[in-house]
Parts: sequence; C-alpha cells; structure tokens
Amino acid sequence: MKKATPKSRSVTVSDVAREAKVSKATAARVLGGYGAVSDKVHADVMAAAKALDYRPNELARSMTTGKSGIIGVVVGDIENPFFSLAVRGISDAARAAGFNVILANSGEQIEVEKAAVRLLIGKRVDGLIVTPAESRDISHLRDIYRSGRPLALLDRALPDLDVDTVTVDDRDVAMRATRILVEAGHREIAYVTAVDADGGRFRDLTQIYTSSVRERIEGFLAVCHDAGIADPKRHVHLGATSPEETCRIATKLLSPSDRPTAILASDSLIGLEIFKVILALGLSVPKDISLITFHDADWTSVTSPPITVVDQPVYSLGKSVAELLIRRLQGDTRPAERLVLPTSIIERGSVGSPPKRSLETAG
Amino acid sequence: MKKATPKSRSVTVSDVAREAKVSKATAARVLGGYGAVSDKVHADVMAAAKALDYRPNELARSMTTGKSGIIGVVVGDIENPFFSLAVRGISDAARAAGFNVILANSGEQIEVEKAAVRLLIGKRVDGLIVTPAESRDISHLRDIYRSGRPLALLDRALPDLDVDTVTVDDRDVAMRATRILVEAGHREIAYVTAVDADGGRFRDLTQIYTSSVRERIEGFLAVCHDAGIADPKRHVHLGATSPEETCRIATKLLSPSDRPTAILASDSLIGLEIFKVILALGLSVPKDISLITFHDADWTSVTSPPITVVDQPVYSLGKSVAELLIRRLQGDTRPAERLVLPTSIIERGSVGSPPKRSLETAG
DNA sequence: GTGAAAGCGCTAACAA
DNA sequence: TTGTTAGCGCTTTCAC
Repeated sequence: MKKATPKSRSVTVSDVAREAKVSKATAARVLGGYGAVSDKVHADVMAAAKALDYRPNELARSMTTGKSGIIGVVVGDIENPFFSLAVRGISDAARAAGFNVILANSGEQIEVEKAAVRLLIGKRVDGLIVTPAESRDISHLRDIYRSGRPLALLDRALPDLDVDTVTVDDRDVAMRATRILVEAGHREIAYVTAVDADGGRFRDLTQIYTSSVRERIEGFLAVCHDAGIADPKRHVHLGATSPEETCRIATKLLSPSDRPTAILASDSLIGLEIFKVILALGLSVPKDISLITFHDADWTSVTSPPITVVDQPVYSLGKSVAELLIRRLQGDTRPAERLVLPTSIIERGSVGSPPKRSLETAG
Repeated sequence: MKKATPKSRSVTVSDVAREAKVSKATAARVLGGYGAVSDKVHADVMAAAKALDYRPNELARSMTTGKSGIIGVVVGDIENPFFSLAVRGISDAARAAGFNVILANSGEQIEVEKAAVRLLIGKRVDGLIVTPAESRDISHLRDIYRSGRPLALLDRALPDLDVDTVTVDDRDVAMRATRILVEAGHREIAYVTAVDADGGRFRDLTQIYTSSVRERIEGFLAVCHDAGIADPKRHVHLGATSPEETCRIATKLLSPSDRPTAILASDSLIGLEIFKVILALGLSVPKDISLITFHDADWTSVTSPPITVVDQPVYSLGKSVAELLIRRLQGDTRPAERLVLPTSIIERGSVGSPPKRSLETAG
C-alpha cells in the first residue's frame, strides 16, 4: 500500500488511467461518476485510484463544469449570535442539498463586503447569500446578477434589487415592542442601534440605509407618535457599532440628567452592553429603567430579572434563504420571492412601570 | 459604458487582449500583475479591461499557479463563542497577510471533519487549520501532510502529529480552578464536559480523545486527589454535547440526593445551561452551589452573581495559529512549533463556601 | 518588451 | 461501452 506521493505532484486522472490500463476519458468517467462503464473497468479504475490514493482536483473540475458546488455567504458579523445562528440555518439547508458553504465577514463595512463579493465571484461560487450593509451602494450586488449567478438577500431587503429575499416583520414587531413599553406607562423611550450616520445624530429615516433597522425605527416612531410623545426622534441613538461605542452611548444615556425610563436595543450585543452599564451604574431593572432587546440571545434568560426580547426566527431565516437560493440553482425561474417571517415577543421581567421620579419631574 | 455581459460567457484575458490589440500573454501580464510591460501597453490593457468589465477567474488562476490564497479552517462548532472569537483571530491574521479564509463546521463529528478536510484539499487551499475532534482517527490529517500542504492545529494537540500547534495550558489552569474550589472548602466537585464516551460514564483518561479536555480532567483529578478527595472520578460527567443533554445531566446532578457543592463546566455553553438549571431549581449561587466555567463568555458577567471563569486568550489562539501557518506558506522550514499560551482565572462572585447541609451529611 | 505555444486536471463532444 | 480530441482561463517557458 501507501505508494503515496510524498510531496510531489498530486496524482491525476491520467495517472489512474495509466495504472488501470484504460483511456483517460474512461478513468474520468468512473472517477467523476458520469457516463457509462462496464463493471470490470469500473472495478479496475477504482482499484487503481485507491492504490495511487487519487484525490480529485475540485478546481479543475469546477473550471470545466462551471459549477463549484459552493454557496458564498457574506454576513455582517459572524461573532454576532444572530448571524452565527442564521449561518447554521444556511449550512444545514446547503448540506441537505449537497452544497458547501464559504463564509466571509464584512464587518458591516461596505468596502469589505464588495471585496468579499468580488472574491467569491472570482472563486466561481454557484450562488451568493448576502446581508447587505447598505442600500446606497449596491453596484457589486448588481454585478452578481449580471454575472449570471443567483443572489439572495438575508435579513435586509433592497427595494431596488428584485431578488429572492427573506426578512422578518421588523416594522411590525418594533411597533409591538414599543407598545408594550408605552402601555406600561413609558413616555421617555430610547432606541439604540448599531447603524451609524452623521456622527450618531438621528434626523430622519432617509439617513438609514439598512432596511431592517429603518423599519424598526419607523415602527418605533409611529407608536411613539400615536401615543402623543413629543419629538420621539430625539430618542433615537445611532452608532453603537462596538462594545466600546455602545458603552459610551449608554453611559451618556443613563446619566441622571436626562435619563429615559425605557430602552429598546436593536440587537443583543447592544442590549448586553446597555445592561452592563445599567449594572455598573447601580440601577435596577425594571424599577429604575425598563429594557427590551432584539434577539433572544443566551444571556437574556439568565439575568435578574430576565430580559423581555423580540424573538426572531433566526435559524429559519437562514434556512429559508438558502432554500430559495438552492431552488434557483436547480433551475427555478419563478419571479423573485420576498418572504417575510413572523416574529414574536417573549415577555420576561425587564419591563415595568416608569419610576416615580420621572413622573415628578415630568409634572 | 456598461457593455457588460448580460448573462453570457464572462470576459476573459483573450477578450481584453483583443480589445487592447495586444497578445493574450501581454494582457495576462498586466492583468495578473507580473512580468514587465511598457507603460503605454499597460494603460491600454487596463482601459480595455475596464471597458469590458473584466473579472479574473480565480479558479483558472489558482489551477495554473497551484496556489489559491485561501486558508481552510475546520472548527468544531462556529456557534460556540469560543470558536467564533478564535476564527476572528485567524481571519485578522490572514487578511493582514493577504490570505482569505474559508470556514467549515465539523459539529465535532469526525466524519464531517474528514469530509470537510477532503473538500478543502480538493479546493486546493494553501493550508489548513483544524480543531481535531478526535486523536484516534487522524488519517485525514496525515493526508493533508502528505498532500504537501501545511497544517496547523488549534486548541487541541495531537501527540502523534508533529505540526505547528497552539494550545493553552489546560492542565495547569484546570488545577488552579479546582484549587480555588478546594480552598473554599469544597470536597464534592463535579466536572462536566461535552466530550462523550461510553454513554457518559467516565472510567479513565484513556477514554478521552480530545487533548484539551483530557488535560483539564487530568488537572482536575490531580488536585482532587491531592486534597484527599476519595474517588474523584465519579464526579466527572461526560456527554454534555447539546443544550438538551446538558440540561438532562445538570438536572440529575443537581437533584437533592447526591448534589455536589461545586461544579466546573468545561465550556461556556455548558456553564450557561447548568446555570439555567440552577435557576430553575430555585437554587442560589454561591450559597447552595459554587460554579466555575471555562471561557469568559458574554453572559458570565451579567448574572447575579457574576460567574468566576477561566479566561483563555481565545483571540490570540486564533491569531497565533494563523501566523504560524502563514509562516509555513511563506516557506519557513523550521521544525514544528508547539505554542502553549497562558490563561488566567477571573474571580467573580460564583464561588463560596459549601452549604452547611453538606457538612452535616458529610460528618 | 512582446508574442506564440504549451499545459494545469478535468469534462464533454464526437467517433469508433 | 470505450477512446480521441478539444477546450475551460489562466500562467509560463522560450523565442523574437
């Protein structure tokens, strides 16, 4: 045995063919599992392949076929549990259909996202799933389309790009979450999001180029408005892009001077950081401040009190978008589909009445 | 502008060459950034490439060069924050050196790990970083070596495989953690790990094929033994492979009959699940039970009390192993290096004296 | 500095 | 059923 190539050139179809005393084409047929071959030849070639320890060169294979069996995925931040869970959904669906997944991280930076897309197209992935960081600059996404490979969007829709898209009902669930706060008596509700623009100052929705975030803010503002809260815009805080930034924002937000009575956090990383600051400041949830966060992350159920969360069907989000893409890869030509998955709110213990202090000062 | 290929064949070097009225070789030279070309020709070719919207076919490129500029990474579970953080370390180091990363998940299943390795070799990655799920079956890892591509091991060493390896001082830190518990007066200390063998029954260390886990258990047992604790082996619990299994194990463990006074959890996922069960059972940390977990995960600092943890340099672990691998890719031929990074323990509030009850029943 | 031609490992017509 | 012959898009001698 072990005639193995120590470190020289790897063994090719030709080598196997020679060893099995058949033509290159015949060897390729059994090795590649296509065409028809007699049982004897099949056995001979397999034996030769085993003896030589043949490994197919996937590169050469996909160069001739034009398919790679790979789905490229570009997400904002793989360290965010939201995305890791979605990626597992994608991976499971991909594996079930015989595809592999290459993962790239954009860090929510448009330039990195562009580079990743370029790389993946260069590697000739069969299709792409992207969580677009912006809706302004989507030239690279149009390029994908023009390259003839299917593209599907995850979690964030792009009105101008008519491709398969799976999102959740962000606007609606943001309204429901805000309503819970309003109905508990809150009038000073802050919304904190990672998306940044104009140095963190929120003016209006046209600044926000991430559809999911825009919809959430939209829902938040709508409910605040309906509740007769004056100028709710001033309570929207942008730029919680890192734990450090979030800490800075939360510390400022929670200083006694102009403290809101409730906070809505746009993702679990932000929610966690805010909760840490609340703890550090010696404040109590929900007595001093109420908190709701998007994403039913691990930590939200083990704090005291446990945190009320917006529970998105994250795994399904990934699974569905992958399934949609795979259908395209298999030749589906139906018009682009826009799936909106329903979300729910898990009420735990982090919402209460606003503290009396605020009633006094408000009066 | 936008002469773009609507969805037909993509534009190749030949196309650009024709457009620029030079030979294929010349066009390839400027497009590929090698060889020498006159300024004029360079400009012409670039102009033609832009006009035609040329995109290099990375596949063809790496087929001829034999290099792909890609590092393949196979980890146990990307949803485990330990691995996502390590992967960020790898990605950062890779990007800094101009490499890209493709990620595969083994789910800690040896067969999946093998398939992933096979795929990555087939895709002709330049090198691999693997977190081997087992030390018994490493034929696929030897294959990597034989294929001539460098391999580096992350977090788990393999005595029989002499390749670059980066681990932490698991044995030592497990001893320190156990000692904290012993010195607080605990005599009934449980160790819970994800590794499974023989249906969860722990007999001896030869069952454990994951080096990091074996070392931890080794350290744990050594300190227990030194403390004069009788038969500490009975306190080692295997098989916490999923939240469900961990919940089952923890529930059994925490039933009043034979409850330990302290628990050491082998990763943060296990620690979290145990903490949830403790909460659900209405027990109090550290009054009723003390807890230490490996990995300084998010949630450990926001619980009441916050959890004492083993703080591994996870990001550095990833960064270092990638740097080692990249050195090989750049031609380093020094003998394989085995780096062992130091860890520390962050003492928070989850360790206290054993409850009186245990003293009574022990007497 | 530039071009012609060979070849990477594989698949895909087309013949036999 | 099997073999022959072209390529896929790129890099890389080796001449000019």
